[in-house]
Formats: sequence, C-alpha cells, structure tokens
Amino acid sequence: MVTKVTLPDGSVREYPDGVTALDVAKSISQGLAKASVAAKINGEIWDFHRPLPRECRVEIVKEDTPPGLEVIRHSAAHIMAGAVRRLYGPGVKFGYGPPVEDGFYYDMEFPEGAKFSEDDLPRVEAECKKIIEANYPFVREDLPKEEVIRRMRELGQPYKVETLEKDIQDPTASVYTDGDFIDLCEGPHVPSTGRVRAIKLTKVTGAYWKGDQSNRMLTRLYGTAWHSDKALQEYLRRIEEAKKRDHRRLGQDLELFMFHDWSPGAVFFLPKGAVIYNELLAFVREEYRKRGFDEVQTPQLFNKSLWEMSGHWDHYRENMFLLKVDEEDFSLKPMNCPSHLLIFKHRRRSYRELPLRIADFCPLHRNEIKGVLSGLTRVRKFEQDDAHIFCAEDQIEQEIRGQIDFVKYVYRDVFKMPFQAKLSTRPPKFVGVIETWNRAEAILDRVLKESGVEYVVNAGDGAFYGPKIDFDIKDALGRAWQLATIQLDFNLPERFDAEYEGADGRRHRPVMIHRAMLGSLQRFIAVLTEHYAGSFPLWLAPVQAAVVPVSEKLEEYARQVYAKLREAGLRAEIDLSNERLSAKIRSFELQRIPVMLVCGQREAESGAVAVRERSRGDVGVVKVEELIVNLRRDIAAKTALSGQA
RNA sequence: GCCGGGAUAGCUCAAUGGCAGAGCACCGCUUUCGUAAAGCGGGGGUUGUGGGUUCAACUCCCAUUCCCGGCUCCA
Repeated sequence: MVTKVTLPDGSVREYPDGVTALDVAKSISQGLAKASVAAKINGEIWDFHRPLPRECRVEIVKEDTPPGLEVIRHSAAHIMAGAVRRLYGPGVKFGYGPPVEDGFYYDMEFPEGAKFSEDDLPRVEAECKKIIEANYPFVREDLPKEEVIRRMRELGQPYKVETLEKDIQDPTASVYTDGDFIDLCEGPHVPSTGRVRAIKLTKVTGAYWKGDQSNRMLTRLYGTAWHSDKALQEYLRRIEEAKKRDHRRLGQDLELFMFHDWSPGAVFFLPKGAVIYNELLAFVREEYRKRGFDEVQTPQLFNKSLWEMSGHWDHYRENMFLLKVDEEDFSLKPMNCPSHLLIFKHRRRSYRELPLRIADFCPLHRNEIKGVLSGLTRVRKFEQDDAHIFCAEDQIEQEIRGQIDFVKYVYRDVFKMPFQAKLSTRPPKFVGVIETWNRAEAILDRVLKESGVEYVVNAGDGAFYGPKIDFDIKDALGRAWQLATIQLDFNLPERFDAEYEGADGRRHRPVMIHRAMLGSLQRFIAVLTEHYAGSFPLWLAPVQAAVVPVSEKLEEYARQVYAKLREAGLRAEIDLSNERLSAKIRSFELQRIPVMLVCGQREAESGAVAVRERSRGDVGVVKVEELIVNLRRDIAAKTALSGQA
C-alpha cells in the first residue's frame, strides 16, 4: 500500500506507508527539510516525524513562518521547564506552558521556600542552552488517559493531573519527552531541541492558575525564541525601539504630562500636552457640527438614586467613587449615559427630534484597582468624546452607517492608523427581545459589510444590553488598543422609561446608541504619541515653529519674525540663547518641533527665513508672509508633517 | 487586590555599613557663530515616607505610598 500526499501546488506524490512529513520534505529538498520544523496535515499542524495518514494534504511549515515560530516557541517552553526541573529538582510543579505572541511562558510552582526572581533567569537560560546543545529528540507518545494520569501522579504533577481529569475529554492523551524531561502536551514540537536556535528568557511574573484569582498564584517565566540568532537580535532591537516610543517616556521627555503620588491614576496635562488635548477636542467639535451632535455639560456628582435606576448601583458599584453628601449616598459618575437619559426625559420628545445626538466631554471617574493603572492607558479620571444617540428603531441603520463613516474618517483619513472592527453579538445573558437583537445584529453586519471595513464577528461577546462594534486601533508597533466603539442599548431606555411621541400619536421606546470615536482622550493621546513617536503632525504639535537667529546680531530680525507668526495664530517659539546654531537645531529636533526657521543675514535682507523641516533638513528659503500662508494651509489640512520618525 | 522588581539632583544613572557622586539639563561668564552637542565656572540632595537595628544606614530589618512588568478586572 502507498500513502498519497497532495502538496500545496496540487501535485500528488506517492510514498511507502509510514512515511513522515520529514521524509516528504527531504524528498522535495534537503534544504527545505533543514529549514522546516513541522507540517500541516489536512490543515492541522503535526510533528515532523508522525507517520502520515494514507491520503492527505501536506504543507511543510518552515521555521521562519508564524506557525513555524509557534512550534519553536512551544518547544522552547518545554526546554525551559526541563531546565528549571534540572536546577530546582523534581519538586517543581508545572502548570501551562504555551507559546504566545513573540515568545512563550511556563507557569510553575516552586518547592516550598524556594524564591525565584529575575536574577535567577541567566542560570536557567544557560541550562536551556545546554539542553539545546544536546539536541535531544522530542518524542511523542499517545497513551490511554488513565496511564498518563498515573504517570503524572508519580511525577508529582497535580496541575497536569487536574488538566487531564477536567479538561481532556479524549480517551488518549499525548506526552512528549525531550532528554530527561517529560510533559503532558498536545504538540506539535520541533524534531529535536537543537532546532530552537535562539532563546532568551525575559521576565518573571506571577499568574493565577487558570487565570482565576481564587486559585493559587504560580510563578510565570517568560521567554522568547526564534529560528535564528539574527531574528532574535532583530526582535530585541524592536523592543528597544518600542521603549523609545513609549508614551510615558515621551510624555516625560517632551513635557506633555506628569503624574503625582497624591493623585494616582489621574494625569496632569502640562501646557504642551494640554495643547494636544485641546486640538483633539476642537477637531471632534468641528466634526460634531458637521455631523449633527449637540454638546451638553452634565454634573459630576449624582445621588445614588440615579445609579439604582441605571443599574450601576448593583453592577458597577465597586468601580465607583462613593461619598456622603447631606447624609445621602452620592457617587462621582463613571459614565455619562444616565445623565443623558435625564436630559432626554427632561421634557416630552417628539419623533421629529430624532435622532437626538447628545455629546459630552465631562470627566469620568472609575475606581480601577491599583494594580492595573498604567500611564495614560489605564487611569481613574478621564474624559471621552462620548455621545449618545436616541433614535427610532428604523433609524438605527442610518445612524450606524454615519458613525462607521465617522470612524473611517478619523482613523483612516486623518490619523492614518490601521484599525480592525469587531462585531460582538448577543451573549447568553441579555435583556430585551430576541427579535430586536436579531434585527439589530443583522443591521450592524450589513452596514459593516457595505462600509468595506474589515471585521471579525465575536459571537456572544456583546454587552448584555445590546450588540456592539468595537474598533481595535494598532499603534505603529502593532499593539492593539480599543478606542472607538459603537454600542446599541435596549436596556437603559427601558429602565428610565424613556419615550417619544411617534407620528402615530402613540408613545414609543427609543433605541440608545453609545458611541465614542477617540474613546478616552487620555488613552487616545497615549496611542497617538506612540503612533507618531512624539513627532506630532503640524496641526497637533505643541510648538509648531521655532525661530532661530544665527547669532545675536540677528536677534532683532528673529523677534520680528516671531511676532508675525504669533499674530498669525501659530504656536511659535524663539531661541535667544547663547548657543551655536547647530546646538539649537539639535535641541529642537529632540523636541520634535516640525518647523525650524533659521534667521541669518541673507534672510533678513529679503524678509525671509530658511526653513528646516523636522528630520528632513533644510528645505529652502521662503518669505515670511508666504511661509505663514503655507503653514496655515497645512494646519487646516491636518495631514502635513505627519510622517513618522 | 495578588506575584515579582523598583524609587538617590529636573532627567539618566553610580556609590555593598564609614565624607552622597557623574553625564545631561539649569544659572553665570567668555565666544557672535549658517542647519543634530563651543569653552570655563557655579548652584542644586531630609537618598519616596514613617519607624527600628547600629558608634555609624542610600546600604540591614519592619511598615507604608507610588511606579514598572505580569495576573485579574473592564456595567
């Protein structure tokens, strides 16, 4: 009998039975076999040396592809676990050890009293390298589940036993052995430990067993592994670059914002950060005018009655800042929606007023637990470009379309940030009528399709009060953040008994749409800062132009230029310091100022300046009046000088 | 909140129980300069905070606040 193998190009080859994917790879070319670590068999990833089924599609997985790297990292996790076991003895109990983006981790419990910290990583890493050096084959065994449970018991591995008993349904389970280390694992793995060519252990953290806070906390060791040392070095360089772009770093260096111990989780925007904040707000307000939103201002502090009506008192109280006012319970608001319902209900509403779009930039306070606070991305006090749309059910479609269009304009046209949409549908626990949900989900789906926006469906991931579309925005380093959101709400209008009078003279329940474009201004500024690496486009730059006299003799002329720029409404700075020109230029480059205007004798004679663009150098001499016209045009266009560093 | 690490001048970091230091920034003087760092000099500290051990604490111990990396949470 022969095994028939179909290759990705459609060709069919025949091999003797018992052939492995490795044999197939070798038969194609030795080089391919050497540069590959596993194979996809009928689309499922398999070990290289597992015998193939009689008839199958085989796709060789090369080591430098995403699935290949995943296999390498999974194997690296085993190698690391084996190294820890060698160094700390058989008393170490192992939890999960999966590959993750760019690396892997393994959760483990050290024997009583053994402390493990980052300082211990080099020792473990050295042991990993010995295991790699030894080039042990990864040997797979498929055994009856009971047999594996027995072996794991013998090895003193309670977490493995628990996994087998609770999570593995199959009658058999697989174990892998590399050298002296054996582990329960689905696989696949690289053929031998030597195929993990570059490994580096990166950090040590705590992690709850199965992510559940009520479980024991294990020690998690993180590492990264690559198919070559060069790839590892490139990765490390990328991490270094990421650190330079970190908004906390740039916020400090560029004097955008600060924090203080006395108000954890709340930012101080310094003058330069406040400029960015206000420009963003002005931008959103301008769009609101075009798109029919009415801005309101609402209270910060509300009686608990409001939260009881909205349901927050029962479901969100732990996250609210509570205080007593006149012997009664009050809270700083964590969200705007309830106040907007009060506005809606302020008087009788007619269908003629719908859709009613209420926008609000008021501060919100959420009592996030301390451990999660981080820079501008997780704060306790923040503002959103929040709005709620009250509309009739037959207006949902047009409103959703309008908001998706808004998102596209903001992220694609203005900020040029790639984004991905997620449609989340009805969860198991929900309020409202199923038919309404189905109709609404169909609308969201249809509008997304028409919009040409790429999206994924997260079935069952919607809020209990309605389906939603979230937009993940990736910064320049590919990290995803959720900023924009569009959520339907069938719940709050019900709880507040919101009504409008229809054309038929009867009362109807409006649908509420929660939506934000930038999301939290704080988080948006964090992502924006990293996206631009601090080099903000002209319209957002805290200082747009720096006037630089070549020497003290040109000071008077520079002052005139500076005054003209300020009169024209530009954010300009002048450098009258006693430094050399190149030192001034360097300082402005470091501050990422978009335009530097050098004033020398030649320019003074013709009422001009020599323009230097950030990171581009000298771009020529231009008359001051003309420069002002150009700058104002570029600012209005919002896209000028937005090239990233 | 939990695990691990950390906090020293405005910033980045040194000082392993014995006189708290460097570079950058800042201030002053000299220099008057053409596109990414001129030279010299000066000021700057309750070593996060509170307690303890010690003849002596940045250093060791306890507590606490905040920050960082994760976990978790994200009506």
